[in-house]
Amino acid sequence: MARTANISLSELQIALMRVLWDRGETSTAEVASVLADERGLAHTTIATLLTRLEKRGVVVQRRDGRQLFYRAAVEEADVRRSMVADLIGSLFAGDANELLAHLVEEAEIGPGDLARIRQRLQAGVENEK
Amino acid sequence: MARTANISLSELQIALMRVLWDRGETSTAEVASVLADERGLAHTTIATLLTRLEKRGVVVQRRDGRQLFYRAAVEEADVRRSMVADLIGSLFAGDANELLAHLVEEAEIGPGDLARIRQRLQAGVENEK
DNA sequence: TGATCAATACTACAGTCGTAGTACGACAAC
DNA sequence: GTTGTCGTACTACGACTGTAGTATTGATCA
Repeated sequence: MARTANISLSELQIALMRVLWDRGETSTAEVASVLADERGLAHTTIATLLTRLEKRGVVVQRRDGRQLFYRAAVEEADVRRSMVADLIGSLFAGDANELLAHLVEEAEIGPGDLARIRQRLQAGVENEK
Repeated sequence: MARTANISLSELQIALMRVLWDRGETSTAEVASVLADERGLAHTTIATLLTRLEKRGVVVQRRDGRQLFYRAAVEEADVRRSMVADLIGSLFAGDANELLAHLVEEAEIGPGDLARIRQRLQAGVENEK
């Protein structure tokens, strides 16, 4: 059983994590400069967010001199799994098909997309045999 | 353009709303009794949650004597739209197909499900013509 | 007509989040 | 050596959430 449950992150926290996911280990300064560009946040704000995430175990920190470097301790796939599952659980009666139906009804997904994904799926099934 | 944006609710808040979505206008007492059964919350807790949601405009209240009745001011579909869009935006690069791929990869969705939904989709497209 | 019950309103409190200022320590430049 | 500068640590603060107790007020029963 995966013990990696319950990772729910806010939009901003995900943006933070994305920097780490994309770049691997990254210094506070670098994360801060990316986020400062993207959303005009102060350097100290990012530092605060990172230490909070570290306390929560979502990232790990490494010290080098007086600089801190952070690395993601959870993978994006884990967060996706957890958050999608939460959403399906609370808003789609626990049934992923209802989410799929929603996507289709909201025209977020068209016929071509479905065909494509079905082929991919079939290929996967073949591989597993 | 739909002005019904930005409706993000917590799991508990959704559970509250579900009672209202299922039953239509409902007294505080009734909502409370459902939630008390489901999760052992105090009556006053539910009352607090409902007044907060009312202040936020997510539900509307009507007074009858000294009792309050609540009715959902947003539909479940609106909340789904908003929350799914948020999730796709922050965690799936804004691309619904990535969410679909995730669902398939995590085996939440099988080949049969896709076929079914595709047929439904095709029927819908016919209707629109 | 006074006691009790029920329902809401008000208040509280700890935890998290977004946001950032201030303080302090180390290193660089003069 | 004294002075910036850079980087982190600590502190703060308002908003929101989950949680619920207490106070108030209107209705009802004996």
